[in-house]
Amino acid sequence: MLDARKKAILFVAVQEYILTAEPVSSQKLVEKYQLGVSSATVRNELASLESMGYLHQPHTSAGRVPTDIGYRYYVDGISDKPGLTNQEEKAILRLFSAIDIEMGDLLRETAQILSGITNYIAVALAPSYKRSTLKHIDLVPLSPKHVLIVLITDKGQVLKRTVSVEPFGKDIGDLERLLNERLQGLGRSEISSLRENIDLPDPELVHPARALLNAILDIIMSEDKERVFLSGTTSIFKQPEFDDLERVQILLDTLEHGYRLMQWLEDSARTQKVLVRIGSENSDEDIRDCSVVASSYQLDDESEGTLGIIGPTRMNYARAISAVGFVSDSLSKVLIELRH
Amino acid sequence: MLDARKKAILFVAVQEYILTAEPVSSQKLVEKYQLGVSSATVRNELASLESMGYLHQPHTSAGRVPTDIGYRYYVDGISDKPGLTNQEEKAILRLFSAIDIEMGDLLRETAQILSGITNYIAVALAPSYKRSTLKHIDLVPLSPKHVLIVLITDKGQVLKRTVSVEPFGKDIGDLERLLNERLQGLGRSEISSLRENIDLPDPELVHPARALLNAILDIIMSEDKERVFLSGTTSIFKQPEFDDLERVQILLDTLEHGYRLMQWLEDSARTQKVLVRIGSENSDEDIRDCSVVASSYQLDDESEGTLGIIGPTRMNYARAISAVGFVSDSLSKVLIELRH
DNA sequence: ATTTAGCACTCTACTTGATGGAGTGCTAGG
DNA sequence: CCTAGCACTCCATCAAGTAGAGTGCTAAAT
Repeated sequence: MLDARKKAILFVAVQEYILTAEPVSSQKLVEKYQLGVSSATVRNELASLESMGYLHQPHTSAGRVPTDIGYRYYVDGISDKPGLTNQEEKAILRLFSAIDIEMGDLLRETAQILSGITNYIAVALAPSYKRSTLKHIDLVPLSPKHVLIVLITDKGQVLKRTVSVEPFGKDIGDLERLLNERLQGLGRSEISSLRENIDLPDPELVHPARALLNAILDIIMSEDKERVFLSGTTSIFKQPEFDDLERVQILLDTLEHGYRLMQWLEDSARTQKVLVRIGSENSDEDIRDCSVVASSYQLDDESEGTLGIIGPTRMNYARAISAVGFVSDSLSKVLIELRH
Repeated sequence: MLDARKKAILFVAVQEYILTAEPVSSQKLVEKYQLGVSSATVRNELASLESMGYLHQPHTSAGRVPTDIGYRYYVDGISDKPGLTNQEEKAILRLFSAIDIEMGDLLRETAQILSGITNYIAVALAPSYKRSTLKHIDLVPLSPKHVLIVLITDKGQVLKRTVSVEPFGKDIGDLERLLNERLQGLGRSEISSLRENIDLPDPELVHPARALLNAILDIIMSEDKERVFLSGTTSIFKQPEFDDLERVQILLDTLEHGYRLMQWLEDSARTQKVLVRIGSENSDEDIRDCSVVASSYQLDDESEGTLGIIGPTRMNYARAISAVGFVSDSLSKVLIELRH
């Protein structure tokens, strides 16, 4: 592989570029970091590193810029370095302690925290709720014809929707009690199978009960759409590489749709603690010049979600990795505490 | 005032500038619009309009650009012009019919619709909830130590928060029933005054009841913060006048805080159907080069909210006014239908 | 009295060419 | 194997020049 000096030079070169966003020259390196050799030697090494594919030269008389491979080497070498100060970690914890713990709000704010400390775009994905079960149903009449359905699941989500129903004689409280009795603890598929053959004591309730059951099922099924929480899409412009408006526009449009994003992250974060994908390592065209740092968090024993950030390949990886890891851990802790 | 020809020329000049975002020349006007006079005549008129303050010339050999006064004159003249096609209106209605009618979601999506059709930043403000009353309280135990409180108000909002409580012997259902009994139909101030001197049948309930009551009050009081819904902050970059990143950054930062925004809009929209504030007509420094189009919508007999858009002074006013008006009406209709 | 053709004038945006400097690669000597 | 030195390359910047867009004004036309 690389000898010690090449490695050291590559490291400081990447570090310097991450700091300044300017191609780094041999001179700058020797005067800023104590390399113990002259700029000429560094030049030779840089040329060598370039031929190995770690660096790239925009033009003949310019400094060097890391390639994706160069970043990769750098990232693999710094995975243990602390990127956050103690104070920052404390501040994050403080933020977490102030959040409400309802699932949606929690993730929304988590994404905000993450984008706030990194200045990159942050994403939080709720776990797949396919296996969650109904904990409580609430029917609130808003008008003679409208009922607000509030569903609470064992994972702590609150799902709600207003539906219009035909007025019926009985008290809606009866229906609420009945539905709670029958549906509590059931998952998607079970509710689905109940839909047609629910037996009711009172024939007058059959019609409205069925209507509500359909609505409830619909709420549970459609709720996968609300799994993506984005934040920091406006602060991303602080990064110099995103001065090209059109490029950013494309990126943001892609993100807003969110579908692919879920894949980018979910495929990734399963395996390792914090996963880093640099530039062309991403399978998706639209983020070939971005890096993704992702991690999964634990919701409970059986299910996990994903969160991460998206930024330029010239990213402060040490900080980004620490931030994602720490936020992910903190989130897991909050969630675990909630269920104990 | 202005004679017929000046008026016509000013109108097409503004129109052309809105379309192209380029200073308009006398030639362009005569060849594009049938003015029936030569470019020289138009030039004279333009010079005259400039001296009256309706137009402005960036430099001697450039075309003309409308001033805020020019825009104002234009806007006052087109207030009846239809800015949306029938198809677009139908599309909007379709979108509305698909939205869930819970207040928060409704406003979030309304803002999205508005920014989607105008490509400007859209804002929706929920009505002040100061006078809303509690309709229903839901206590859902998530763990032995955590309770999810869900509040539903007569205006159809769903407020929720998780709180930790000391475990206590009694069934939480009792407490829920009790709180519902005592608090239903009460407003902020009444609940507040109940806080200390609530009398309970069971002394064992006093402690947890008081804790929950405090939490409930806190939820109701803090919920003013959640009144601002922003959308379209990323699509604003499609407008050529926002190519200056720094300026946009400032604008967005201001908007994210949202406080002032509420004033900008709320002061405005009370009086007229759709209110337009152009550039320097805005009292706030930070949006001196933006225009605001706002309207209020009806929640019920006693309260109303506000929605609107913020864009460059070079705005498609006809379209913007129509869009804001139509969306506002649609929203009011949905809300009224909900309560009948 | 108003409109218009014609023209000189102004200002900008763009191109071109020249210059300085940053940074490299290479060579020869330590 | 390292390094001092130097020639070379390429970029960024600036000045000067040019083309063109658009105006304002004047004098003729209606």
